[in-house]
Amino acid sequence: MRPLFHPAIEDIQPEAILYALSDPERAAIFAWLAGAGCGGTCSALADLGDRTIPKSSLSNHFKVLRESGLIRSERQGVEMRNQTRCAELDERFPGLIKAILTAYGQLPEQWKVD
Amino acid sequence: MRPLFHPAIEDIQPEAILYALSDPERAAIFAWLAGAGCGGTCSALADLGDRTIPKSSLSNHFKVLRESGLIRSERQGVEMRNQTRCAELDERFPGLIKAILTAYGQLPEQWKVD
DNA sequence: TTCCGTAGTTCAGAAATTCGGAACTGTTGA
DNA sequence: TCAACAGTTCCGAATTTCTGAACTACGGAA
Repeated sequence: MRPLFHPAIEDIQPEAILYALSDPERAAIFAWLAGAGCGGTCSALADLGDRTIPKSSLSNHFKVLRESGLIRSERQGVEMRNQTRCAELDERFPGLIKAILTAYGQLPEQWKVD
Repeated sequence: MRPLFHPAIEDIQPEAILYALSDPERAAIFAWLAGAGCGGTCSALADLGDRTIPKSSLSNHFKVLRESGLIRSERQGVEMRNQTRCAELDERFPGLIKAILTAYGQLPEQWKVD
């Protein structure tokens, strides 16, 4: 398995973010991670919503999220812990992530401080 | 030519917006329309940036923007006038459009009132 | 009217992308 | 050493995107 690629914060492209989150399934995964706080794993998502997502698709979703700069993934023993890069992202693209999650109606509770 | 479809404001889906604007060329067209104020035409864009965009591609870009709910197109004589639906959109998805244009570094001057 | 030019749309096939099952890799625990 | 589990990679099928060419729509000139 090749090492995981994470773009530097300054290399993150807005089009990559929008593309990654233009898939509702990916957006839901991201929102779930954003709400979960601690690193969510891939298999914890076997069935997000009502459908069972094949694990190759799931793996690919995480890859897209990771390579667009939305999440950071780190192997921890046998599983892969994923966490959002929200703080960095909000600095680089102010208000973007929050506006997107809000648009999807998936803004995590703890973000609603305003 | 079939009549142009425009979604009602309440039918606009966030994923469609993100998808439409995840193409930098389309995002640039949208930003240009947002800045232009009055209705921009298709052919005024023959070469946005450095590349000449084929008109069938351009037509398709406008279609995607229109059907996602980002713009409204109206035939005016021989040409097609396009304008953004920013006011409506900002009510439905607060801050979204502004955050996206800002992320692309394409926020029109007149929006920078804050 | 008819014809011409301009603006934009539709069509169709080639190219690129996405999806997901099957096989594989890496890690842990027995 | 082996089995089980988490996740990745591979690869072919299905879908989507791209764009040149043909087409439609409108307006103006004769």
